[in-house]
Parts: sequence; C-alpha cells; structure tokens
Amino acid sequence: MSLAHAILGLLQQKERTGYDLKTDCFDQCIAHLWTADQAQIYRTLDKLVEQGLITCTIEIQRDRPNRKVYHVTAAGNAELTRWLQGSHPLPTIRDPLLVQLFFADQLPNEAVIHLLEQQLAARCERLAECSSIELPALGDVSASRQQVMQRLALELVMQREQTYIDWLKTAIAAIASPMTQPIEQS
Amino acid sequence: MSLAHAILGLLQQKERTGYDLKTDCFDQCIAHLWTADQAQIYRTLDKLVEQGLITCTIEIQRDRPNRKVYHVTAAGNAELTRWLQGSHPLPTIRDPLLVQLFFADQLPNEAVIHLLEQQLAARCERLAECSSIELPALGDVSASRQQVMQRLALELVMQREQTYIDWLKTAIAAIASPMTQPIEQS
DNA sequence: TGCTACTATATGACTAGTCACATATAAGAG
DNA sequence: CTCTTATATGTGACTAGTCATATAGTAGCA
Repeated sequence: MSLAHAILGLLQQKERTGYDLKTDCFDQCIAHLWTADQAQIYRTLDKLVEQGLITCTIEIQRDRPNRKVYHVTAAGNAELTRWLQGSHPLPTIRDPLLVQLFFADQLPNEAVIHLLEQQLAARCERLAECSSIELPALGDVSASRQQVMQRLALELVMQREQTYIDWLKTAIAAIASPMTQPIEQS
Repeated sequence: MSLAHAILGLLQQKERTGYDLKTDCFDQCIAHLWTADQAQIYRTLDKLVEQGLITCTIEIQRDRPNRKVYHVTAAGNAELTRWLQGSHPLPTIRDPLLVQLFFADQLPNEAVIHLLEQQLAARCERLAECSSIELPALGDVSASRQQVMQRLALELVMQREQTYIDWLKTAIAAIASPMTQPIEQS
C-alpha cells in the first residue's frame, strides 16, 4: 500500500503529526502525486503503529489540543527501503471523459465539443497549479539530489497534463471537421 | 458511477449477458479505458436492474448454463444521455513509481535507474498492446462517427504511454548524469 | 478415469478511498 | 456575542474495486 509508504517517507524526513502530514504534505507538495483524505491518514498512522513501523509520542499542549508526534522505527526504515526498491503494478486510469467519448457518437457535435472544452479548461488550470510549484529546474546545478527527484516527478505530472491538453485540442478539431458530422436526415 | 454508465452504453449497442460484457468488452476494446472485474460487472448489473435502467430476460439453454440477457429500458436510455452530457471530476492518478522517485534520494543511482528501466519496459509493452488494436486512423474517410470517437479515446491512451516513455528516458538520463550523484564520503 | 478449459452466474471477504460528522480549545473578526 | 478559522484527533457509514471461491454442465484430451 503506497500511502503507508509515502507516510513512512515523510516521517523519515522529519517527525510529524497526522495534522502536519495533511496540511504540510498531502495538501501541498505531494498533492499532485498522491492525494489523501484526513481520515485515511489517521487510520494509516494507526495501522503503521500496529505494525511497529512507527511510534508515537504524545505532546501535551496547554493552549491547543494535544499532538501525537510520529517517528519511524528501525523496522519502518527497513520497510521503506525495501518498498522503494520493489516494483509495483502500473496504476489503472479510469477516466470518465474517455467513457463519455467512447459512447459520444449519439450526441450532437456541439455537446461533445462542449465536454472537451470544459475538460480543456480544467486541465489547463491543473497545469497552471503544477507550474506554480517552486522547485529548481532540471539543469540547475545547485539542486539537491532530493530536489532533482521531486522535480522529475513533478515534470511527469506536468507533461501528462500537457499531453492531455494537446490531445483535447486535436480531438476538438477532429470532431468539428466536416468528416465527423453526424449522419443527416435529408 | 462510470462503470454503470459504460455498461448502459454497451447494452445500448446490443443486448448482452454479464459474461458477454466481461469477455467481449471489458477484456477487449474497453480494457484500455476502463477495466472491470467480473464480480463488479454482475453486481452492477443487479444494481441497474434495481434502478429500472435495464431489464433482464432469462434465456434457457439445454447444453450450457442459462444466460441472463440484459436490455436497456427507456429510463436507462435517458439516464445514459444525461450522463454523457454531464461533467465529471478529473480522475486522480496515484502512481507508486512517482512516490518511489519522490523518496528515491536515499537510494543509490543504480537502484533508481533499475526501477525506471523496469517501468520503461512495462510502458513500452502497454503501448504495443494499444497499437495492436484495429481501428481506422484519424484521417480515414471511411471511418464511422463511432469509430472516430473510439479512435480518439485510444489515441489519448497511447499518447499517455508515449509521454510516460519519453519522460522515463529523460529521467534515466538526468539521474545518470554526473550532477545527480549521491554525496560521496571522501 | 481424471484433468483442463469454456460457458455462465454468484457470493464472501477484503482493501483503498471518500464524505460527513463529532469533539475540543483558542484567536480574531464583525 | 456569535461566527469563522485554525489546531488537532477521531469514528461511522459508505462507494468502488479486487481476489478467491462456489456451482454446474459440456467438451476435449491423454
């Protein structure tokens, strides 16, 4: 399970609470690689403690709710290293838009194009979000090894969106072309 | 839920059994857009019957198990048309490889490159599978409207793989480059 | 005779992820 | 004085999807 290992990786960087993980990591940098629900984070932390891969110290705070700070154990470190080197099944992408398109021949052109243009806007927005993430460029000599890795990951996410955007444009053109008109009842 | 609507679309093309859906559709043409487990197909069919979107006639066979043949109802048709025009949330991609890469700075270069090359092989294989699907090319004048739509969908899936492959090659080059060496203890 | 494969449907148990809600305290805005 | 926001953890109920297994008849193979 990748979420558990992502959490292990993040806790290895630095001890954190469930709240930290959510707000500093899964809502920020990792968001484009792996989104995670708050409920799932807390439940995964419980599971990792059960498995002995992390431990937890309770930090009592006067003015705020107590924090449960999690640390990776030696077993956790070993497990992460093992997982990082293993190979994992390719994720399956299930894109409703492609299902829509697959059955779209019964829709009028305007409806199909409307769908594609909506998607185009959404994808452009996503790409813009990714672009706004600050990380040294690939050729940057001052970049740390970690930054290079993170940059590479971000680069794929962005190229993925770019490919989608390019495809949407050609799809819109293809459908608008006279060859793809629905059969007319003359 | 897209699976239900994909099934509606397939049943609209032609009446089918659960078995047909699995072996003729979800294991064939749609496989690259939407994979579905046999158990899930049967359960979704039950749900669609409950909702009155499809009906079922039992076909008694002497030499083989009886077939439950499903047909789309008027309500089902209406629901499909409605769904095809609506907009749906962008699917979230959760790719273990990107999580691995994100935390890969603690691995030696050879290990990271090994991961990427494995992935490269897997992605090339997938692309080859997609290429082997027979469907008229985009410019083909003899293609039906339905075939154009299906071709477009396939085209995105293939371009997605191609993007991944290109990215993997640049990632491998970037990591192998002297700038990305792990810090040496001299 | 036993093994495998094909056709066909179905269920139980599970994992992963989502949504809504509950609890509790403090700070700041209006 | 109430409303919202931030900090912080937790639970219940749900959807979607996966895996294994059961049932049951036919057919072909060795």
